[in-house]
Amino acid sequence: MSEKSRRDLCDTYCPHEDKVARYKDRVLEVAGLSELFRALGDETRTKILYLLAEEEFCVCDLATILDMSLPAISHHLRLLRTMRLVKHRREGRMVYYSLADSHILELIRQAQEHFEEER
Amino acid sequence: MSEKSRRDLCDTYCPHEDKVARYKDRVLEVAGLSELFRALGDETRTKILYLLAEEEFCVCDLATILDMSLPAISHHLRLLRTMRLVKHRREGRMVYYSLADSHILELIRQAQEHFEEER
DNA sequence: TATATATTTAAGCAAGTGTTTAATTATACT
DNA sequence: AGTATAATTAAACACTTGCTTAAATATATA
Repeated sequence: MSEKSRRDLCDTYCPHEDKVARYKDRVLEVAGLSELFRALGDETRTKILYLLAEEEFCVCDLATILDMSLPAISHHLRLLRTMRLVKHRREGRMVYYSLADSHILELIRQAQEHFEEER
Repeated sequence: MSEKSRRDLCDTYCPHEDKVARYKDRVLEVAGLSELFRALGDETRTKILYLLAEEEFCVCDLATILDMSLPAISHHLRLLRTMRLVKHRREGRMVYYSLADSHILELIRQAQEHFEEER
């Protein structure tokens, strides 16, 4: 957006120029965080991570538990792998996945807390 | 997916039937959580929540800080409102938004921690 | 080496998401 | 009342996402 049109948004009182200037840089701190949340923003992936927090599973187990096709699960696992949220080890024909670290489980727990207070 | 095709996924070793049966119900616990994460899974919304965690802002302030149009911001605020993540109060022509509760800020903090350890 | 199986990859498609522009609503001021 | 302004809503569009089917890899076994 241009400087011009931005100023046009609110002519009189708003924007509270001091505030605005102060915070323009601050927001950069959270840039990129949403990528992590987006990974969790799919029910299948949340479930996968939740499961992997308990123990390791092969792709086929996950597909069966979540009632989805192998390619679909594999697709999600690839995304989670790219984001380094899960790790995998091969054992013969099968590939076992597990959580890369426990931060994610903490995120899920936190979200659950929020949810429980909603009611 | 049908029972048939599901069984076809892995014929021999997999699925580990006991595991699978045990976890099929467990995953229901996180159903719905992804909705919350999806709300955070957009950079604009994460930024909005991050800002509102500091102090209240009118729609126009947010639009200016985030360099976006009013309708775009309003659109995101509506979603956050529907999810009860933010609350608002009217003061004259302006509407001021603030965080509905602090759980969300905790989520953001947690995510930031995860991010910092990545490097 | 040939066949079977667990997983991954690729291509195509339907559905969802975020933005824009234009029109509408709500409040304030003259 | 009439005009101006902050915010919301609606419609349209481009873009992304997640699934499906089909083909390709990788490992194990006969």
